[in-house]
Amino acid sequence: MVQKKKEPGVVAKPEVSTEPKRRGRPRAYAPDVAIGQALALFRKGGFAATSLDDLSEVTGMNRPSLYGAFGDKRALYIKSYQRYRDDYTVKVLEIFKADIDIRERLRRFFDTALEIYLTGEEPRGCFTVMTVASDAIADPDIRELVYRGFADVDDAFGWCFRTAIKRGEMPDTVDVVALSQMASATLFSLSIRARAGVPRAELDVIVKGAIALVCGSTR
Amino acid sequence: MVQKKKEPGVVAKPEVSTEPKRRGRPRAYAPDVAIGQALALFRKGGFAATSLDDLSEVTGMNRPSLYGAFGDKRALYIKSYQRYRDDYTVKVLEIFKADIDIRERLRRFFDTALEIYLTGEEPRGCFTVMTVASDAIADPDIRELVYRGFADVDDAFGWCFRTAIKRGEMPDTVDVVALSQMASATLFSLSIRARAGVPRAELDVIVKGAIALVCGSTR
DNA sequence: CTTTTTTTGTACCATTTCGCATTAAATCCC
DNA sequence: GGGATTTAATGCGAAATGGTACAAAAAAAG
Repeated sequence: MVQKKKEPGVVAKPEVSTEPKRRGRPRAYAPDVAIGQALALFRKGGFAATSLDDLSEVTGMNRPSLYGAFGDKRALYIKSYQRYRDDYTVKVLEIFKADIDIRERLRRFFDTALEIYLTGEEPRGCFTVMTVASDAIADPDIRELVYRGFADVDDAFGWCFRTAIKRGEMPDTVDVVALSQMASATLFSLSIRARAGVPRAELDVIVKGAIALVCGSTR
Repeated sequence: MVQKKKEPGVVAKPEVSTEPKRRGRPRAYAPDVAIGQALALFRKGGFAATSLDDLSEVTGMNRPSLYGAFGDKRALYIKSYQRYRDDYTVKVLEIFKADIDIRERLRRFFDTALEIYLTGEEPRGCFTVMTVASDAIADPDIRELVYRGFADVDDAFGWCFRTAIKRGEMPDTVDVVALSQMASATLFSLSIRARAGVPRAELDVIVKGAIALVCGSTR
């Protein structure tokens, strides 16, 4: 979820401004908008249950245009997933800049995640979890992306706890890896329960309990 | 995952023994075996990505027979899911009979879960999670089953911790609900990471860390 | 204005999918 | 053996699906 040192390349580079005058017929769509709409649809039903017709309808692009712009369904799914991760990353990075203690940082982290998981008319959960839980995980490329997703989240939590130790909020005897794993597990739990329809109030209880357990065990 | 008092109705009642001499042409399949094969296939690809032809092939039944025996694809999915839960319940119930301390009980619980999640040539993860993460969760009946699944697991862990308190292994000041939620979250995490292909050794580390955190914080 | 380039939109194709109607087979009851 | 009953097997059909060919359209370049 966060890189070691360098600021990551946020979303796609904004080459939109003053486009270099393309040659042929102008596009009737904005690629990044279309990807966002495709992502929303994939997040609803997953890979297999989302048809190209559905995607064509929601993006307003007809199938040949979809194909020409993004490639086949699999390629579009991967692009959608990368978009999801980029959006997620941008939001989480905010939390790392703030000068706050571990409890507040975790609270904001989980809140941000819930905000994403509860997106849309109905809660969608985490797209990474959806991907793993589908047949898409059989694809090596997608599997690789998912692995990076796991590692980023674990690393992000690891950074949180190491920072807390440096700030003297936790003893340096705590098991950072174990704490990070528990925080990640909480994220999974929130994602799954959110998508299943568990009301926000219950999810907030889980967040509180997790923070208390993870931070409280250190004093 | 476990009922309050009564022994739950294990799998399907064994009405197989000395069947009451059916009238017409005998079945060429055993319904419970076919459900098991269907479950295995659904666990691989999920609802949408699993076709009736696939199910027909794996069960050895042709489509009309499948349809006549179990109803449409949705009905077959629900029956498969119930089978999954029944199998899970049977295994977990064993753990509750044993006279062991909380650490050992949790360890066996997680081990049993991993055994299920790692089923097959490739790890399959938890079928409940797969169901939630798919479009199947839009179905009210399926959603109801999933909710019961959540509640059963939470209750099972709750029973574990309350028993530990009674046995004097934990102070009665611990937040049983929060601990149960963390244990459930660990289960989700194991399910997702297992299906994504995380090797067993890493999963065992997560189990150890979770037990240490959940039990260790009480002393 | 003509050519070139790029995208759009219509139509099409091969395959898959779900479901069912119909016929053939196997067993029991009389 | 003859009829009744239940299941198996073949195959049809309508719809959906992923993907593509091809011509029309819209813009820049010459």
